[in-house]
Amino acid sequence: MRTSRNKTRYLILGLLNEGPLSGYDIKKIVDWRFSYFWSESYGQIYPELARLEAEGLIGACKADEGSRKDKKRYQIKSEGLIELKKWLAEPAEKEVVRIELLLKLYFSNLTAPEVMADQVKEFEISHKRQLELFKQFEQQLAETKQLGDNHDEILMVLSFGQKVLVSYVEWSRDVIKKLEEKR
Amino acid sequence: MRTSRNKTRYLILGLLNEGPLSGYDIKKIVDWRFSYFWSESYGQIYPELARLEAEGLIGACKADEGSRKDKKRYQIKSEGLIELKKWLAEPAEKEVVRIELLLKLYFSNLTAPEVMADQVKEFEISHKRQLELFKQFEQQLAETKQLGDNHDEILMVLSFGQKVLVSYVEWSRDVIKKLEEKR
DNA sequence: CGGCGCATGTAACTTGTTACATGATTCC
DNA sequence: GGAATCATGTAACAAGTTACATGCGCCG
Repeated sequence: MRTSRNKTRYLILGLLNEGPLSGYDIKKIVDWRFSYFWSESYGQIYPELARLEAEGLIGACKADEGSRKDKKRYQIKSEGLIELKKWLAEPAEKEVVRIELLLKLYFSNLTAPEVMADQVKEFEISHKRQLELFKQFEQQLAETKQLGDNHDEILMVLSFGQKVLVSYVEWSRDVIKKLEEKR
Repeated sequence: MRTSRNKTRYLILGLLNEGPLSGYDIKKIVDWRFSYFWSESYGQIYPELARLEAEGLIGACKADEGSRKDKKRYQIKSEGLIELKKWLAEPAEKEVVRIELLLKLYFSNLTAPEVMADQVKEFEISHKRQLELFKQFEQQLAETKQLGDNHDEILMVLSFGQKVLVSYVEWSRDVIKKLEEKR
């Protein structure tokens, strides 16, 4: 019991607390700015938006002028804010990590080292790409630093991404080298 | 299409390739030695063992002498080894990360800094604990280094855990300090 | 007017967790 | 004999992905 789960709710509430957004917008934000620590699919976002609206935690609001009329934007209601704050006070659940690459590497004495090296290279590239995205966001943030509201908190989250992503890339390089020496 | 998934299969095959094991044994190994990059529940392991046996990729074998008679151990068959090797050659899927703590931290301007600091402390403790487990395994490995078969590969996986876990703990300390300064 | 990106949504499915039931064995 | 741990299993549920359907609006 007492398993909170359904974090999509809180992601939505958290983002909506900074301003009105559509489901599409939310997906984009997660993919761009949160990609190194979070992910969502439309199949989660749209139904959750509907549920939150039905529960009265968020409400539909007018589409932006200058944007298409079929775009549905939502804004947070006071009930939603209460729910969000409640979640913030609860302890975070232990995250589940599953890194397939490491599982493969663990058993990879059954394959040629170059096969594994290719996979680690792919891993490196993918995380370098994330690091790029990440730096773009960092820069974007530096340019628009007026929104000091949760500026400090965002910087802490960014420092996590920075540190971990760099670790991933460094580790990849080491391992690729070792695997290539094995050939 | 062509989404491989169902990694539990390969975890089981990989472990069984090093020797016969029961479902219970597998769970233990994952919790102890793989905990920083993998997890499984009994609800995944037992049905998958049954499926693998039905498909003829693994076979039941006699319980260890000196152990309880109701313990079911399995061993890998040549068909299973082929399947395992096939998976190793396929590119690894991009891992999905979801760190609830970071999501909270991102939105935590809505809470008192000490509430958040407590959560980060919990995060730190939990990863320190993992680091401990990890070091135990490392030592255990050093003692029994005769099984040189996939020794190099294991060391690479360990170096990942070492690096990332230390990053997590360092980051936690930084953030806790910053949050405490905010009070 | 065709294609692309924007935008919303859902149904079918897979994956994974939890809670529970059951019973053996060991150790005090 | 009671508690802890070993051990296997499953049913109900929750979570998450994928593939698809649909249509708007802009640009060339």
